[in-house]
Amino acid sequence: MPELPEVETMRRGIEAAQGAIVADILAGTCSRRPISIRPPLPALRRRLVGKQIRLIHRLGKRVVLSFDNDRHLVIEPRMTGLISVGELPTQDHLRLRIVLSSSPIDEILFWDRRGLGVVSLLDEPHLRILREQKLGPDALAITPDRLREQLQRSRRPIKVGLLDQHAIAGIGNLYASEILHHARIHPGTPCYKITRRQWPTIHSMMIQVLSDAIEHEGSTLSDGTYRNTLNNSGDYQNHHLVYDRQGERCLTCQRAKIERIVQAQRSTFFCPQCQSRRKTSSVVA
DNA sequence: CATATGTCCTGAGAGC
DNA sequence: TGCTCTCAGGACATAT
Repeated sequence: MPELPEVETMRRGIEAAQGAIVADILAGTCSRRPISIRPPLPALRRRLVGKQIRLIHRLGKRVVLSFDNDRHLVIEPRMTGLISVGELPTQDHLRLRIVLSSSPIDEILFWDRRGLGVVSLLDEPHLRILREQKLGPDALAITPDRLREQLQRSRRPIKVGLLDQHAIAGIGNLYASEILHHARIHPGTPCYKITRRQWPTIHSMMIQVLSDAIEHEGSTLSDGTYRNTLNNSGDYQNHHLVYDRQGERCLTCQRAKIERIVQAQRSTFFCPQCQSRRKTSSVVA
């Protein structure tokens, strides 16, 4: 679930640890099969204990801690992973502890209920490959023209295209539906049929939705899994216009009911009236 | 090359 | 009430 806004909220929650020294790295208390840690814990500890965190940044849906030995710890929450500085949703499922010194934050915790998350230490060339080859431009940094160039030749539906991290990094299932509703574009529209006028609309709605969601510290869905680093819920779920609202009245047109369809094995939500296939898009005021 | 599908995982909720 | 079943979707491996 964590997408760009949730991951950015996690990053901001540990940003104050820039400059800190790693005192130790410990396994969590979770008794289940550990999450994927590369290299395994003893080697990770040898490489990072005593090193300084120079920069805490974000690559798409990943948080990256960059150290003074040119190594980069990439934290991928995937479905249910969380970065915390203390309180946890439950005591179970704590997967990794990074103990710090010379820092206002005592430790950075990685908690992951389903254990699909991945933590990996990359050297400079591998980080470069991740940034420049595996991931497209960040959704908050991409230009409108580049967004169009990345997707305009694809035959896939626009909703599926927006989820392709090779094309554009950071958008996940929830925000793809919200962005297309704000842009008033039907999620099933093939990318190559999106018009010249529609691409800048998608771009500006994308920036608006993601920025608003960051201000609200992300979306905590009904399962309550997502939390910020202080174990507080996000607030953007209260601003969703379509996600998980199937059968409910559209908040934009006040008339049609929100529909749910499945695209690429994932739920998509949209308003059949506001996001009609036929109508040329016009921006929600 | 582009696109589609299967897989990993846990726990909430549905249905009986 | 308690059991079984389905589903949620991140990224990647494999298939077409």
